[in-house]
Amino acid sequence: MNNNMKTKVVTRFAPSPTGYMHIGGVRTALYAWAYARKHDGTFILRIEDTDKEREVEGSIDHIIETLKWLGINWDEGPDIGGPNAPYLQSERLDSYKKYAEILIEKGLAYADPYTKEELDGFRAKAESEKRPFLYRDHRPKNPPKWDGTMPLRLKIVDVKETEWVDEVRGNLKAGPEALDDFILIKSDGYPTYNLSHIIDDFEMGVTHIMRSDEFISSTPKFLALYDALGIDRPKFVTLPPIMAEGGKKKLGKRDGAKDTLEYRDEGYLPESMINFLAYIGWSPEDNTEIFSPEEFIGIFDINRIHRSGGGFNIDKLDWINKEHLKKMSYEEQEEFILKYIPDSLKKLDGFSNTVMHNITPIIMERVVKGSDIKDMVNNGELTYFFGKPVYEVDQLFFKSTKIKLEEKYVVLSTYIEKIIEILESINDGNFTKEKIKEAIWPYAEEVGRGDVLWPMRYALSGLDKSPDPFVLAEIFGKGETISRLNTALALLRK
RNA sequence: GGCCCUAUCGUCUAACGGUUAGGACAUCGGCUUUUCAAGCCGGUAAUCCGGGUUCGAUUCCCGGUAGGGUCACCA
Repeated sequence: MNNNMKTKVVTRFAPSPTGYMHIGGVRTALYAWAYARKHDGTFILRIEDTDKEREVEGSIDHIIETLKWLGINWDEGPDIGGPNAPYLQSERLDSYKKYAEILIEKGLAYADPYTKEELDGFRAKAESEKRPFLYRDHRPKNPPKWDGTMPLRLKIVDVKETEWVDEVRGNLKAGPEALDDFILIKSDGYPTYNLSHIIDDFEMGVTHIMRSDEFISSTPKFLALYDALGIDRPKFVTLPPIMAEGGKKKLGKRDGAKDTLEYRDEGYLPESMINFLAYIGWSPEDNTEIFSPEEFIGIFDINRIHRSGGGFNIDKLDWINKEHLKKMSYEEQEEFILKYIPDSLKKLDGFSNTVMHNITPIIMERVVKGSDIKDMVNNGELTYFFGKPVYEVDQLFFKSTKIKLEEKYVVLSTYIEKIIEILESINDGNFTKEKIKEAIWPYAEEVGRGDVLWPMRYALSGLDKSPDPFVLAEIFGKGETISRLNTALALLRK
């Protein structure tokens, strides 16, 4: 059954296919994955599809896509199989039934004869009396033989306070109210989570269960089932909750938690997401802020998982993403940018790999995520690199203070003529931003920096904000730079 | 309401009884400066409250308060 060596770590991520994955689920998967990887263990992806009502078509693929994007890989799972297949709970019903029969034989499980209405009545009564609802208060004296059409419940024989050890929270306890005759198998024949996850974890040899803290309350029930089945319990690793941004509520789909893939679509890097999520609920010993997934595996430690919850903060994610973008190689950065440049831009005559190469640093210093590049494209902040800018003549005077209105065209023409003259005097081989600045600067100082640099900026970019005009001039080269200045000049003379 | 968990700057966090309570993000100010960014330097800012234990509590204990979770034929 389970021949794993005791020292071999086995963890799992076991989502239910009820839609997309929000970052809370990702964080759980991340810790389980990192722990297995760190200890050369096994990481299993298991799908808990025992609620056919809530199941959402396509969820499994979506979950797999999300994990793959993040680089969280598994050793056993529904798509790749493995020694403990199948990995869909809906295909493991025989297994659950087998253990259910054992419990019935032991006298530890019985059929629940009540209708839903009767149960609701009990529940409403308990609530109105401000007591917790406990099924065992209504335990039938002579339950019918279980025929599979009624729910099967575990019989709690020893109602007592429960104590256990959690790898993160330490010693935990719960009062007897936490123990109740919960449902093992539903009337539709599918097991509840309570039964199925315990059987699966046992059969798959799972050594550490990572899950968030909403399960603390039901742990006494799980423990009662482990005992009833006579199987060893794994280690429990309770993760702190992730709170929704700005609020104090636990992050959840109901409150609009985003699909993790939306972050991909907005242009965040998977390693940024991992870095960011790792830091909500855990921190490294030396307070390193930026780390790669591989580095995370190296420094991850269950002992440093927090007890208290943390909130989602988009500013921090932006910063982390920026840091990861900076760490990429030049080639990777170009590739990253190219993904967000639309075809319409790539078709322009001036588009070339050389230009892309040259403007990469300009783009990268202005961007924290991929969608910022899209915004730059939409704002026209990149178009002029690949095609001629479109001018509005009055824009050339932007922020020009010294020139008198009635003579502005004449004066500006003089400035631009002079700029062209200076640029002409620079050798082709020396047409660098440093040399250009060196050549133009004295003149700019003489007549006023703004009055020289603004028209130059505008002539080159067609925009009132752009990178340094000297940088632009170098990128365009001497010929194109002078050509653009001449175009602006012709406009002024009209 | 019962039971359970949690509690350090606005946010993410560090400090395994002794620190001027540290870092990061955000924010504010300055530098740079030809715009937008980027960059650099600096500032503001926290131990929830009350008891106890101790020579000494952010740290340990108790109580309160606040927040979270749970009390499903959901996981």
